[in-house]
Amino acid sequence: MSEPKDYLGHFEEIVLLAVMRLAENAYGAKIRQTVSEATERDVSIGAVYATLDRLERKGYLKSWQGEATPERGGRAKRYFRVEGAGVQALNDTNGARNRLARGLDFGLDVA
Amino acid sequence: MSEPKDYLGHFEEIVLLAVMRLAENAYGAKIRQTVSEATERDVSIGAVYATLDRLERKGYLKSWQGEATPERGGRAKRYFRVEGAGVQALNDTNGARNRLARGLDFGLDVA
DNA sequence: TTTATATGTTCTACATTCTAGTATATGGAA
DNA sequence: TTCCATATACTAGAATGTAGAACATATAAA
Repeated sequence: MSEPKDYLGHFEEIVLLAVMRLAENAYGAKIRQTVSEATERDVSIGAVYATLDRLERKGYLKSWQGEATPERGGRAKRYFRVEGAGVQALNDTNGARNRLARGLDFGLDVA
Repeated sequence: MSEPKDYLGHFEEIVLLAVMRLAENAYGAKIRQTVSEATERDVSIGAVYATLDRLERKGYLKSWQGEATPERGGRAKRYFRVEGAGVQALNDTNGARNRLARGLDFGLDVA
């Protein structure tokens, strides 16, 4: 019953959370923007897609083709959704961290 | 006023937390054990030292020579302590994650 | 009916981090 | 003086992080 858990890298975790948060609206460009805001950093679009692709390959999320933006047109969007295994990985990653951080007082905002 | 923040890798974060938690007793072998328990995984000692060295190079922690184990002897320990910059990095890393996870309901244990 | 432009994705390459494994050092005990 | 337990240092390859340029395409404008 105890497979060695699978942990996410830092950026993988951030991207996966962004996809979750964006829900119905999770596609590359938007994900990039969300990640950029949360990290307060410029994040290249290539970095985001490379990570999305890896996460999909691992079965943590799934993607499918959508439509282009109605008004302005342009290339069609590729939407993403987090799969159960992704939620699991998110929880495992968080679990290990929490076991260590629990009770530690260094101003960690947990809110 | 806003330097681009510096984020920790997954394992770096884990190791840094372990050093904090171990306080006066933070040296390689013990850190490895603590990390191994928290992650429920076999962690090689080489992985731990490589990460400790990197963290020290970045100024996130500091190390100094201690004594050998009184009873059994053996090589002297190298103790580690987290520096202010390390706490800062821990908080920044956590901050970005929290901005994304806040309000998201997927069973994340925050306790 | 071309051309421009905004929107969005794919590809490629390199840097950094992760990780295991092996070698090395050293103090006390036999 | 050899052995053993305790610990750290080194090396190399795999995985992850990251940027940038190239490519694709639907509408609007000329």
